[in-house]
Amino acid sequence: MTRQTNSKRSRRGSGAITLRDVAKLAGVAPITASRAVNTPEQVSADVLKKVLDAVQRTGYVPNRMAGGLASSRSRLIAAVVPSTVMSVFMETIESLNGGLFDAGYQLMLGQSGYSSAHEELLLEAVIGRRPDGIFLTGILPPGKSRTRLLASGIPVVETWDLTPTPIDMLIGFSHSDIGREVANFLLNKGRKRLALVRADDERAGRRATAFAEAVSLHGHQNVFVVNVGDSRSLKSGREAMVRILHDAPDVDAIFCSSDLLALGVMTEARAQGVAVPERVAIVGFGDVPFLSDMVPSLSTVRINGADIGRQAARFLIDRAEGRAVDPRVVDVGFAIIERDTT
Amino acid sequence: MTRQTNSKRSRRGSGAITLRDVAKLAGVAPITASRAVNTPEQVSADVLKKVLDAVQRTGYVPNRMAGGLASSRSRLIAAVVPSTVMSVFMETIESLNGGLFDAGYQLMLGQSGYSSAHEELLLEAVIGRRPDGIFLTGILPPGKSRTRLLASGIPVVETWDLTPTPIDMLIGFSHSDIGREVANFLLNKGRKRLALVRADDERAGRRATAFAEAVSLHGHQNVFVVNVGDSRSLKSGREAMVRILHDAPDVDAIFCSSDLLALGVMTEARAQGVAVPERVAIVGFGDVPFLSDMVPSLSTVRINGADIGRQAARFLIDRAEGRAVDPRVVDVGFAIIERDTT
DNA sequence: TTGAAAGCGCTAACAA
DNA sequence: TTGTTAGCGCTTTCAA
Repeated sequence: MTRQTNSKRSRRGSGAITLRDVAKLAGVAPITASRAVNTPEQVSADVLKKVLDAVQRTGYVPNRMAGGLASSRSRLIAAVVPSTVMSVFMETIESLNGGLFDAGYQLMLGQSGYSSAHEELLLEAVIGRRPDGIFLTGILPPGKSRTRLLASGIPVVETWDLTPTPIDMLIGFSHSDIGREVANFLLNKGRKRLALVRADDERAGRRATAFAEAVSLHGHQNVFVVNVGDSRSLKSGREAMVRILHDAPDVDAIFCSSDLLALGVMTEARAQGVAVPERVAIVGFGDVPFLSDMVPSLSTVRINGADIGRQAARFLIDRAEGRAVDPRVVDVGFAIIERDTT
Repeated sequence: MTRQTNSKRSRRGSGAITLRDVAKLAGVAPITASRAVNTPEQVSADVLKKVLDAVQRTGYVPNRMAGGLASSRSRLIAAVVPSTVMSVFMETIESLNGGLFDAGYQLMLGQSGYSSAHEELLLEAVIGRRPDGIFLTGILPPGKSRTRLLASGIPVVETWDLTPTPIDMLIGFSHSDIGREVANFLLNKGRKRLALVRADDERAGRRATAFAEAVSLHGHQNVFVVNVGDSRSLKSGREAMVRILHDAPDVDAIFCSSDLLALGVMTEARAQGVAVPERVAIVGFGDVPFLSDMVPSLSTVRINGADIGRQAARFLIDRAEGRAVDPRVVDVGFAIIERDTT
């Protein structure tokens, strides 16, 4: 390989191989080299060969920042998740990322879930990259961030929830429906005294409300609620179960706002010799894969997270490439998976 | 707000507010507006106020693609992980991302772990973005990808392993040491017949080899090995335990290549009435948070993933800002956490 | 099918 | 402290 020391080169630039270098080597104009690389069908076989050859020889990798700037298309999609560790959302992110990659897009990952000041900064940072689309976990409440997003004109898909007022596109399911149906499911099994273990999270709150409503509609005693705050750990589940056993020992069914909390409840039940499901039935939320193989296996609410990611990728890519998306709202539903704990 | 219909504007561009617009509104030159936004200390109080005011009024968000192109600094860090779902690496990614965000950098996430052809494509896509640094999970074996990375000149930090030949920076620990020390730990507890349940993964392989060596060094019977292949699920752990109980019923200690596999082994043990730790001791790997609160709680090898992420962020940022990193190799070590299962 | 010119939105370099 | 100029590396637009 010949090393070209272009003495005219200024101190700017990264020094990497550019399309110019490739074009020069191939003996064509830069724009022709660009076409050969991006839209080979627009170029003669001869030119194509020469350019591809030059690409090989130089190890040229197109600079997507430059391309994005020139074309106003970054081929970047931003995803915002509240957390990544042990999170039900990662299944969605994984399938989203897969779909994007196959179509030549890349994923930027931002973590919200701290303060709202942080969220604003995050969104500003995201918009600064001029992504071709934004994936949001949850729906964005009215506020500065929402206004900014709207103003940016970037396609947005909100997920994991439903709302009559989406920013743009929406792929989710009804948390109220889940709360109601889980309550009915438990009541139909003859359970009389229901409890709820929930994290301090707005969506869990809506499931809880609908759950309580369904119970009172059946004329049953009030739901015993344990709010574990921000801590979604297994330990919180155990502590919640201690409270239930102490304060409401007649409880015979518990709906938890996450599978991990449910596992904690199960763990404490076993530790205290409380039979599951005989004395207490337990239902989780999220369908973390491995809980189906525990003994007893956990009944839970399954959300098809991979499907959400797949559809979100399709929506975002369609919009990025100028195609309309219709309908822009999809309810992916949910399923109550009955296993041993009920 | 007045809408400016600039009739001279061509059909190019995104139509968004640019630094020019802000500068014009503030009555200064674009570069001055740039300084006010990026290096406010270089600008008079009066100018600063006018520019910031104009930014507020217009809702200007700097275009980082343009900035990155002009300055050859993308403020983007790419991270490559094999998988995101239920993965021990996410703790690292989360702390990496946190550290980067606070310093004004953003994270691009790529998933390897498919074919090596996929990995090459991924790396090419990553390099195309001209990130200021690349975070790799694991070490990159010699090959086309490694050569490319080296040629790109982008700072790289490899993690979760040690090697005498890192690409650039390295933050990890010794898998051989872990295998050896876990074996010694178990042997010192009086265990005689050791087994290993492992996924088909090169690092797990090195732990396994060292484990077996330590055992034979003590003159004990060969280690009974179950390779669960690519499936790291709880179910595989259960199946592995079925095999052990059937083929090597005298096994009294099992080292698993992940906590989830260990949980599967525990689950099957309980299902079959095998006392843990009385008849069989179990050690996991990774220290997934919730397993410390299970009954029995799992003994495991703890890796401080958050620390790896934090240090990686520091390394990468230092290099991105032109500071040297020395030493470039850090061994973060590990800890054997003894809990109920041993 | 190929190319010349212009510019995407920003910042480095130099000058005042 | 502020501004002018000239790019960064690519693609759009228009012309041949």
